[in-house]
Amino acid sequence: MSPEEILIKQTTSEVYSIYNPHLTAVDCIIFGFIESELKLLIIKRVMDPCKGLWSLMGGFVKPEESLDEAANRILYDLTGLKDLFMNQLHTYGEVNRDPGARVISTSYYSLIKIQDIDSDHEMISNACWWPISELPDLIFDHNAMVAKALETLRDEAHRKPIGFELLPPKFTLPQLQALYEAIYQQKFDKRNFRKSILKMNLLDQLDEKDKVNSKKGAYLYRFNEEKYNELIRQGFFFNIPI
Amino acid sequence: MSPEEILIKQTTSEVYSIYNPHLTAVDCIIFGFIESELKLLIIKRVMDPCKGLWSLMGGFVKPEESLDEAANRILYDLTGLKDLFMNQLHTYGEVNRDPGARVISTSYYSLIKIQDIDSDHEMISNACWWPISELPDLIFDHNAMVAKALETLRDEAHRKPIGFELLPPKFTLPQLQALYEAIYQQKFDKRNFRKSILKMNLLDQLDEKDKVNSKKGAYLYRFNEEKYNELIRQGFFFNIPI
DNA sequence: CCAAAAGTGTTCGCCGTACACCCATGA
DNA sequence: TCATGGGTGTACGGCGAACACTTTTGG
Repeated sequence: MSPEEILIKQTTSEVYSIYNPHLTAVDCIIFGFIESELKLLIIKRVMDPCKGLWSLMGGFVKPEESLDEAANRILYDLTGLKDLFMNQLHTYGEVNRDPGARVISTSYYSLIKIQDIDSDHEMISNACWWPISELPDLIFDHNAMVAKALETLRDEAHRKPIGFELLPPKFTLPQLQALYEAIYQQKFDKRNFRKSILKMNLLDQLDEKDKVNSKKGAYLYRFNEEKYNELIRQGFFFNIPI
Repeated sequence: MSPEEILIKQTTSEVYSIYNPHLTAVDCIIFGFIESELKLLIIKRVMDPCKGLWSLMGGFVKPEESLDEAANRILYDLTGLKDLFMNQLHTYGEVNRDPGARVISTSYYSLIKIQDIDSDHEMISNACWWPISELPDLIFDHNAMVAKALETLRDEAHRKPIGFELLPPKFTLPQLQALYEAIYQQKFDKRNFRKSILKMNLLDQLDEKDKVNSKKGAYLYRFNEEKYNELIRQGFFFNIPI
């Protein structure tokens, strides 16, 4: 630190010190897709207040980490996964939102491939995937956080290729359609759906078929991220009409 | 507070007390529209660090107020205006974003009718409206905050009727078009623009004309919020093709 | 051979886009 | 009367929406 910076630091910690600091936390809204349903990962809270009640996975921000780092750490602690799709959503700052103390909490939402989770991972045993359509009561304002996350997911999934974050690298078109139907809670026409997806030229059809759901089998596809980035550079916009 | 709540409070302040609190702030990105230009209200910072440099209007969150309340208070202190359009945008939590201390700051953006400002208001004399196309360097990460706010404004202005927040209650269609052209930094076809706006049936044409900009005069219109709410209830979506 | 899921084309109407001329009026 | 900004209509192409039958194959 340069002498000037030290000077500033001293001057200003005095100035800033008349203000009250607040506990600062992060809560993670974790979506997964399995059995044709959109699910949310929640845990039984292990500390008071509200110990034993359902809660989002959260934690306090440490002095040496940024908000984003805190969110990633918390997600990693729960799932053992790194470098996931993760976006900051909203910061909740009502004075009494947490009965234990004044805590200002920032929510993040992430989309994960359930298949990637190491089920031996420590904390995951306290956790549970719930269908979003039948969530239990969560502590504090966590239900509101989830509602906002869902709203955002619905706002984004048809304008950005984020749905693929919820599927394995190889997937079938019926699977992809089921995902969108789960997100938007409505049925889509098979032909129109395939047309609008394939028209974008972002999926590479593989030679393999997935015969889990039918005798005929459905072709596997892979999302081509290079093509996507190239198209974006040319002013293209991802779009699935909803 | 009930006995149980006190008990919880005691138990949990112990639990929570092992975590470090952080200074928590709010910064306001304030847009206005005047002289056919989109402008941003910024101030000369009055405290160290970076005293005298250009900055967004901001302040620390007080123990007894929510984040939203803090943002509204700060906007009120600067402009003397209440109940403005104001949305939370993003929370900035990099460890060293503020050289004075670790401060986690939440940005809010608001749209105001410049005409409403009481120019005698105390703090406004330190402030200045800058065209967004030629902003100076701002302190900390404030330029990034503005960039994100602009992105959000552009994302929302053609899908929600928020543009009207920047205009006086009575406005002409050429004015409205100039606003959209300022937001999106591109020209639109007069006929198509009028068609897409009027088709929605949200504007009431008045009998008055505004002759400020032409000899012929342009009809004044008023945004009809009741009609809008009614249409929304019926599943309507505001839309101006961009 | 049959049940169950995968895959495939066409038609229609609307909306987004491009485009050029007349109108009203104060100076 | 003329310069200036305000106001108006039409034609075309593409996209979203609706819609039904054939194909494959394991059991």
